[in-house]
Amino acid sequence: MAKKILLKDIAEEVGVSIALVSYVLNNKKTDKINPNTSKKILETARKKKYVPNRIAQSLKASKTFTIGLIVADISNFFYSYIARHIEEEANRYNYNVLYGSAYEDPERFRKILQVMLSRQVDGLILAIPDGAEDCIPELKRMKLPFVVIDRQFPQYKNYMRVSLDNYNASRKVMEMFISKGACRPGAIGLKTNLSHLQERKQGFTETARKFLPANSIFSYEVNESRMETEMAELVKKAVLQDRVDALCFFTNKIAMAGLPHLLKHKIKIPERLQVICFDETNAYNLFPYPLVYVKQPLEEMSKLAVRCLIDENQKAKTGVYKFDGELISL
Amino acid sequence: MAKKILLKDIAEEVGVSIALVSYVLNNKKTDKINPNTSKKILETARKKKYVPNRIAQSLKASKTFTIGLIVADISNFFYSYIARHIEEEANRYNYNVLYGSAYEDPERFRKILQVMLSRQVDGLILAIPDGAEDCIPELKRMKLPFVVIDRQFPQYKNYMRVSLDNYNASRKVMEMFISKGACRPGAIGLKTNLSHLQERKQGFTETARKFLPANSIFSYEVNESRMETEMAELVKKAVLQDRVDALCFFTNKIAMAGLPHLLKHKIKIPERLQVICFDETNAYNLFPYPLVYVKQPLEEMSKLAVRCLIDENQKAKTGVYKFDGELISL
DNA sequence: GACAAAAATTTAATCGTTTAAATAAAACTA
DNA sequence: TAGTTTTATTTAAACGATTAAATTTTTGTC
Repeated sequence: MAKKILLKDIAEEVGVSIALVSYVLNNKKTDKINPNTSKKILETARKKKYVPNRIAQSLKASKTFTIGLIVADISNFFYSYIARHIEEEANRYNYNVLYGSAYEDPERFRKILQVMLSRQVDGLILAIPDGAEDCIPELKRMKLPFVVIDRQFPQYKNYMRVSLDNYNASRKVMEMFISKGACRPGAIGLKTNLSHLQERKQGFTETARKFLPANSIFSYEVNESRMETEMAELVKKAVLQDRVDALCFFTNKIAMAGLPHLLKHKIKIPERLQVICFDETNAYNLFPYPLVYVKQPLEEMSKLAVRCLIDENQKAKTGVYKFDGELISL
Repeated sequence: MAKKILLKDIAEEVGVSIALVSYVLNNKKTDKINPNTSKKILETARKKKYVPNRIAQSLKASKTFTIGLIVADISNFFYSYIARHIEEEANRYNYNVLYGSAYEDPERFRKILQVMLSRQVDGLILAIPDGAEDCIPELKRMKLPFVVIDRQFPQYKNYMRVSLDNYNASRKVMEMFISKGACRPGAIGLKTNLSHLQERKQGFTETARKFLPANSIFSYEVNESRMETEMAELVKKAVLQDRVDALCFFTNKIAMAGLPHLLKHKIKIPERLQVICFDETNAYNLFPYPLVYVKQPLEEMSKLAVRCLIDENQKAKTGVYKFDGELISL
């Protein structure tokens, strides 16, 4: 590293104190500074390409202008899209984003969280994995602002969260299935305790029960870690054995794993099988049959999450936001 | 924010100096510290959940253990996948990743770069947009370690870069087209000066010329910003008007925009049209026809980029790495 | 029990800023 | 021309850690 230009260097060159340089560059005390001195300082700073050391500033101010973002997996479209909008909104407030992927591993999550705390982030946006939810009371005790996205943990109250209204979204899914004549609807979810996925399942099943007998409603679950291998069997069971005539994939990852098998079995969509997927991705455009998907307003949700941390007006509010999913037909 | 625990707090509780607490917690001078004192300090630190302030450490050490990553767009699968592996590898060395998206805008890129410099990142991994390449000599002058990924700028020498061997990858694409009987091959690229895309075009065209007359080789270009709208026309022109019998999409984004139009026109693939796309994505699995794609070894490339910045052994080397693309048939 | 050596701990400077308070210089007042 | 204001600038402490050097305490030796 070449020597960096410090306030000291500018001060020496101009022949004034470091403090004065700082005042000028920060536009403080402007009324009491000799315009000539001011001009000289400004010029020298530009000439030497002075870049303030944010680390020193952060230490002094006890504020880093950094938001920590922990997602499950940044290479998952769902989270990378969120990350994009979080960064955009954060930038608007001159904040930056430090990010980490926990891969649904609570231990990893805790470790990343610890690192973010040690780096003095001003706030956190978290997709908490199953088993790491005890960070919620802990963070509250520390009074560090945080927002939980995507997920929620009903055992804890009074924490900020931004998520889809999952129950209602699933209800809409089922209602569309029914309205188009489904008699044996099914859904594929994840083996997990995460309540947002439980809610999707509940909304789906409970709505179905209003219209159909219990033995013609189907529900399947795959292991997050063995999705690729289990999916082949599961789709076969659902479509060929249980003969479901409507199938919902509860996450985009499940959809991406499941849809190819529908292709393989040459299932006619939507005549033989209606399909609805959660989450939006342009990958669906490569699928040769009409798909329906649940669009989450990710951009708004992401931006709101950032504002919950940064914006004083927003902060004041209660901080529990549920967004409506929208069914989009391709 | 609740009051944070500092070394001072531990020192006061145990009744020793701050320095001693620091020595103990950092395992320095271990041989000269009273084991009893040491134990007391360690216990108190744990009891009070002391978390060292990395900002203060960074200031003192002039080292932040942070890598800055600037990509075009984190929500583009190509970059989010890279980001994932960069983060993983960085974590292995106890580094964290500060990231930014420049959206191919040189101004935005410069601004983000400036912020990263002010945040004293220890190194940078950059996908530099067309028009911002003058950062290369500048960063070299500053002697801040940086690695350029994906792209390259032949007008500059002696900077670290990790990328695909684009010329060769395109050559392979064309050779496969030819070997399968293509007579009128075409490719869709981007209107850009970025040399890695120029190389893809060159490799493609120059290889084609060895086998075919110039008037049966086709090349198209879309505007990055108007891809969706232009693509409809372009595909129609290529496939229906120019009647190409082999089509290469030079980036995954172009492929994602172009493939749906092939579906729309019910083009028979590969009988009527062979298709090869750059980059890997599981979205291709939703496409009902056999696709071939150029797989870049993104994981290795990402990890190497990180090691170029961090690893002393790696650093010593020349720092120009070209990776081979691999044709994968789905 | 005096002195040296070894062990244990503390002092104080430092990293690069910010900023309240002190001071110096210039301008005004009577 | 001394005193007061106003303007301009500097001093010094602080942020929270690290660490070389200094100091104190303990132990060992003859």
